[in-house]
Amino acid sequence: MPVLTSRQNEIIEAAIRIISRKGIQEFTIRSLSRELGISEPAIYRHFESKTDILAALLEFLHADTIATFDTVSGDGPALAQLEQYFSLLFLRLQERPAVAAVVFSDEVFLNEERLAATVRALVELTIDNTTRLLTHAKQNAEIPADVDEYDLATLLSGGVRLLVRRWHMDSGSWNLCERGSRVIQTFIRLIDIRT
Amino acid sequence: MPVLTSRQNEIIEAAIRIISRKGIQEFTIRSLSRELGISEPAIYRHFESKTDILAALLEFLHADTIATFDTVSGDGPALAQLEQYFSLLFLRLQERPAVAAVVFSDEVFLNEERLAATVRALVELTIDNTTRLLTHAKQNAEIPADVDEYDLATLLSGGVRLLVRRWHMDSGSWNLCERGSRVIQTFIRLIDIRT
DNA sequence: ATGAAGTTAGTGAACGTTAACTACTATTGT
DNA sequence: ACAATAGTAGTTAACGTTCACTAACTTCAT
Repeated sequence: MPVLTSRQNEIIEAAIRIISRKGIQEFTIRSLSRELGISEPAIYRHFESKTDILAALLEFLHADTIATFDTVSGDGPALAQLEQYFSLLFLRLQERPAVAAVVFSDEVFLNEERLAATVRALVELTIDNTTRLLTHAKQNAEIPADVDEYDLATLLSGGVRLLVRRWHMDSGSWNLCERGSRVIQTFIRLIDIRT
Repeated sequence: MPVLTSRQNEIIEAAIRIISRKGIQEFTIRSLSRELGISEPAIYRHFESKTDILAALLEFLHADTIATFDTVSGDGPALAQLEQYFSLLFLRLQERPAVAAVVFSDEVFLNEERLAATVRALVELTIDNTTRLLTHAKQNAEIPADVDEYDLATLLSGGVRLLVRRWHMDSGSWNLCERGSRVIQTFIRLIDIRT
C-alpha cells in the first residue's frame, strides 16, 4: 500500500471528476492535464503511466470504502449497524458526487487486465461487509435463521448500487440520503423478526 | 423504431461480443471490422457512424428486455409471474453471456450524449416492469400493503444486476439460473404474506 | 447496367509517451 | 554567509500509433 504525495491525490481527484462527468472514454492524459491546468508530460512526473493512475484511483476507492465501514460503531444490534453503515455511505457519496459516479462503475475499469483483480476486490468488499453484519444479525436472532445472508447481501448491496447509479444519472437532483435510508429501512423491516 | 438489415444485426452482435470481452475502450471500428472479417470502411456501408452502432445496440437490448417480459404468462399470482420473469431473464442471459455482460453496463454508454436518454430508459425498464408486478401483488394481498413496491423493485432489480455482473466477472463459471433463482426465492419469501 | 457490399489507400486529429530543457527550491561544503 | 549541487515540477516539441472516417475503385448478383 504505497503512500501517495499530495499531488498524486490531486491527480486522482481530477481523474474521478473527469470520469464522473464524461465517462472513461473521455479520460485521457490530455483531458486530465487540462483539468489540472498543467501540460500532459507534467503528469508523468507523478505517475509512470495512465494505467498506474487508474490503479491508484481504485486503491483510493477501496481505502475509502474500508474507512466508511470502519466508522460504524461496532456494538448494538447488527441491523442497526447495517443501517448506520449505509446511512454513512449515502452521506459520504452525497458530499462527493464524483466519487458516487465512479465507485460502483466496475465495468468501466474491467478492460485493463492489470486492474481486474482490484475491481473485483472492490465489488466484493461491500458485499462481504454486508454479509458479515447479516451473519451477526442471524446469530443474535434479529433475522430468520433459514434465510441465506449472502442472498440478502446481494439484494441489499445491489439495490444500493442501483440507487446510487440512478442518483448520478439524475445529476444528483434528489436527496440520496433520504431516499437511500427509506430503501434500507424497507429492507430491514422485511427481515427483522424482533418485537 | 427502424427495421435493421441482417448485416446490421450481425454488426450489433459483433459489437456486443467485443464489448463483453474487452470493454468499451477496445470497441473500435478496427476491432469491429476484424471481428466481422471485413475492412473498416465496409462497416460504413451499414452504419453512418460508430455512435449509430451503439445507439442500435442499445435499442436491441431494449427490445430484448421487452420481449423477455412479454413472454411471462400474464395470469396467476403476481409473485409467480415475477419469479417467472427473472427465471426467463437468467435463462436468456446464460444462453448469451455476451449480452449479459453488456445489458446492465449502463455507465459504459453514458459518455455519448446522444445515448444517455436510451440508457436511462433501459435502466428504468426492468425497474418499472418489476414495480408493476409488485403493485399487482399488493392489490392481490400477496405482499404487505404498507411496503413501498418501488423500494422493493430497486432492491430486486439492483440485486439481479449485481448478480449478473458478478457472473460475468467470474467468466460464467457458475450457474446463473440456479443461483439467480435462489436469490429471487429468498426475496419472494421475505415479502410473501400468503401461506 | 445498376446498386449493394466489398476493397485499398489515405485523411486529420487525438492518443500515450519520451526527449530535452528550464525555473525554483532545498541541501551542503567551505 | 554564500556559491555549488541536486532534486522537484513544470515547459515545448516531437515520437510512433491508433482513432473515426472518406474517396475512389472493384466485384458481383440481379
